Amino acid sequence: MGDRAAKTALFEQFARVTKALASGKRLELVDLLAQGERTVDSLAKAANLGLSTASAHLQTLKHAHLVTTRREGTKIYYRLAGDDVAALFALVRSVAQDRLADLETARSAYLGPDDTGYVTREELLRRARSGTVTVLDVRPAEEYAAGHIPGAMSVPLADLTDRLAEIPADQDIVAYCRGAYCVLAHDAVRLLTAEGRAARRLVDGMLEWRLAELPVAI
Amino acid sequence: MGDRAAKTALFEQFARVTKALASGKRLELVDLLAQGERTVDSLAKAANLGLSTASAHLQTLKHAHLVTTRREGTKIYYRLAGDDVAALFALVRSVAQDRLADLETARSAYLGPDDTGYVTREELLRRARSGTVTVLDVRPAEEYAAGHIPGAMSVPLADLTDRLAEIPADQDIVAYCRGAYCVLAHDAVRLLTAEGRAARRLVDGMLEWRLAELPVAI
DNA sequence: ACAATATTCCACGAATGATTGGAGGACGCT
DNA sequence: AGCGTCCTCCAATCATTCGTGGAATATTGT
Repeated sequence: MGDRAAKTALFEQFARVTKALASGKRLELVDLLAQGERTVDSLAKAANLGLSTASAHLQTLKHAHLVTTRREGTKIYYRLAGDDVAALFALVRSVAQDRLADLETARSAYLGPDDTGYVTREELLRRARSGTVTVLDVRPAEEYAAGHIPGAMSVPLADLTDRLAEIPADQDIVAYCRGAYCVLAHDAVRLLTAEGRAARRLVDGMLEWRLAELPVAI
Repeated sequence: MGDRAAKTALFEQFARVTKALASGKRLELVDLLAQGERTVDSLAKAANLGLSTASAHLQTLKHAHLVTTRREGTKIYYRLAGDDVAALFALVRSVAQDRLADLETARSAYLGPDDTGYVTREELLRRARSGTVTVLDVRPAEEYAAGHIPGAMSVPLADLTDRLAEIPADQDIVAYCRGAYCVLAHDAVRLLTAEGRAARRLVDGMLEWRLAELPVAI
């Protein structure tokens, strides 16, 4: 015990986790999986990957035991192996945000100008309880179905324009999506504001909501 | 904004962090750096790496901004870029521990049988305050110098046998080292117990002590 | 200036990882 | 049993990364 080979082996085990996450594509899959379980095909489409490629990446995550699978008929559902994996993903993003200046560039190129107002989780909870706000889940319906903020209304961004009439006009709106780096709520707030609605976004999203162990409705 | 290329670029930025950590050697360097700043040469020796190899790995970490450097004369000192990096490293280990069954095998092969008693941080703090325990830092003197538990006595494991007489015989001993996966305290407790001393180890080590924001003496 | 020390840079072969299309396997339906 | 669906596995190609020894660079002391 205590020898070099054993120490190397130990750190090589730790590295299995980081190696599994050492790819933008796989992080994107983890981001999607943090919203709930999905099939290979659905993940491949959402992450814009070939089916074989997506499957290979998912196998890599599986071999590191970061995800688990469940078969239902011919479909195979992947899900994160635990909350700690989501927490690790969140911490990776946070470290990247704090350390990499380039990230801010990439972030604003993706999310757009920082022109949308936001509310914190605490404020959202308070106002949702008092019923003075309409909470809008703008993620794809599939992700809403896998768990959402209690009382939130599902209006995927793609349908928002068509379904404007369903949204109460006399209340403030708070839109949310996957997490701190998800573009959906940003776009939704821009669209709603352009329509003259009083809309803001939750500062982060469902990932952070779950990690804060706040209530999740199914 | 919101397009595929921008999204890919964003996740590729996140991946810079995980890619930098995607190597057992680099994780070992981070483990050492979590104890305090060190020179390239010292790191290379401690991690059993060739100088060029160590330098290359350190450059990789530096390009991901996970470490920073400081020049002093001809020497260059590397250190972690922030506490969040140490926290990320700790979380990687914890996820690995929870997810990988193989890790337990590697862990016990390195640390030896689980035959040593331990105390928690809280218990150590309490007993150290009341002065009823000798706290032993068994890391290399270099790491002790970079910060240690207040009141701890530096006796590197390599010197322990020769310096037994310096350690009060009438008090319980608590040994600690780098962290949860460091072998030094385990070996020290075995050695002390064999000498008939009442010795236990701190359950983890300096890494976790710092992350808990407990006082650190220099 | 020159030598000594400490580190980075460079170039190379070896090893590992990513991507893709197509074959193969498991499952459900009729 | 036969067929369609969904996914994994395989093999081939291409791109990255790793480890290493030696040359190049920066700094200090003589």
